[in-house]
Amino acid sequence: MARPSVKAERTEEILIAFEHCVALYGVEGATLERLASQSGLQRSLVRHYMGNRNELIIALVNRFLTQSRVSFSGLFNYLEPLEGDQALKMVEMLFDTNYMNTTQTAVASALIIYSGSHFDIANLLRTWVQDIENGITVVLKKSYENEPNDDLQDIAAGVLGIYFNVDSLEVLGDMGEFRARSKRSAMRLIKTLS
Amino acid sequence: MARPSVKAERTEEILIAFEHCVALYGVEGATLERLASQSGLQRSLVRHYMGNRNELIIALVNRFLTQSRVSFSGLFNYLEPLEGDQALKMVEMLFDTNYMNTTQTAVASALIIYSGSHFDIANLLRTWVQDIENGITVVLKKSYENEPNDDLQDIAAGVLGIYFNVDSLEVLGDMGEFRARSKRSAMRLIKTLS
DNA sequence: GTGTAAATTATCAAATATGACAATAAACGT
DNA sequence: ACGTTTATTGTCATATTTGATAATTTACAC
Repeated sequence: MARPSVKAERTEEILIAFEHCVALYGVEGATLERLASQSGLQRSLVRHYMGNRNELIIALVNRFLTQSRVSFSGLFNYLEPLEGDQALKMVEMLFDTNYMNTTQTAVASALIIYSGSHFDIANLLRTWVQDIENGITVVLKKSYENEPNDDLQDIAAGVLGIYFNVDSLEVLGDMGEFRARSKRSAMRLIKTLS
Repeated sequence: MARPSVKAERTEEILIAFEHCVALYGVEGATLERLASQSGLQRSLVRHYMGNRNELIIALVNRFLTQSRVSFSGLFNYLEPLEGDQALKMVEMLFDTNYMNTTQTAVASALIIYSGSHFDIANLLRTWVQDIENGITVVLKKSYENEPNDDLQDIAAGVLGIYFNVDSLEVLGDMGEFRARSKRSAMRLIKTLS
């Protein structure tokens, strides 16, 4: 009936570009101008599709959360049918296959800082962390079902911490050694269960 | 000979206020206006004492690095003469006595993001991390001098990761449980040495 | 080709951020 | 009281950022 809509593609383009900006400059440093030049689209277009700056941020948060959840449940589903020690396999996946890419990780860090002045987002991220923690606990439970739940949860928090940390430090560059050490530490932590 | 200088005090005030701004809004979001209102000083005064925005940021980085180093070497020096397991005591200190305060931690996170577009700062922070990692390794070495160095370094990376992570997530609020679990995980990790 | 809905471009005003520097006020020694 | 140095305030121009909306162009159906 009329010109075909490219809303879906544009939305995607814009959000991807915005992710890059947020990753590089933080939420408050990701100006619409930078977004425009990053995406190659005019600022007016960004506004047309995404609304004002605040709506854009909300869209980014939702995108990040759903993407991350999809990504993690993908990991958990992949592990599900595996035989052998799923927990160790999980660590392999997390630390070796740069599971979250660098921009995703940087976005997470930027959003966490942003949470300091936006409590609604802080709540979203807190449950996001808890969900991942629970997911890890479930995986551990499968491999070590005789261990007390408290111990499994402790170790889940530890593995998650080691993993999050090394990923967020990745931007400093030259983190190969530290990543390897972090991985071995996570492994060692899990092996305290068997 | 003339009006007494308050440069030292003002500089301190300004940097403290700037820390708060950076912690809340990130480096790029910490505008001179916000700094002015946060510190109660006029923007002209900030410029008078600290120069332009870039010099201010450099001053903040230096302040953060020296403060953090002082703080950590203070910890290590405190542990030095102790009898008993210094490593476990160290974990106690790190996780219980909110060792770095929340703004310091948030500043660290903000600077790490900032590193993504400022490689000189990235280098500074990378050696900063390495120094802390090495410090932890030394403490571990004292308690477990028979263990191979590689294992000690691995565990140092793990403990550091767990600690950094929980501190940077503190801003999300309501992290008591997660902190406790993180601490127990760090403890458990160290106990794999004995 | 004409209508139509969507994409794209073009502008405008307002708010905010920064840099630079002039002008004034205050505290001290003499 | 006076000169000197520093603190403090005031002001201006400029650049950046954002919000809002009008004007134009494009692609499709008929």
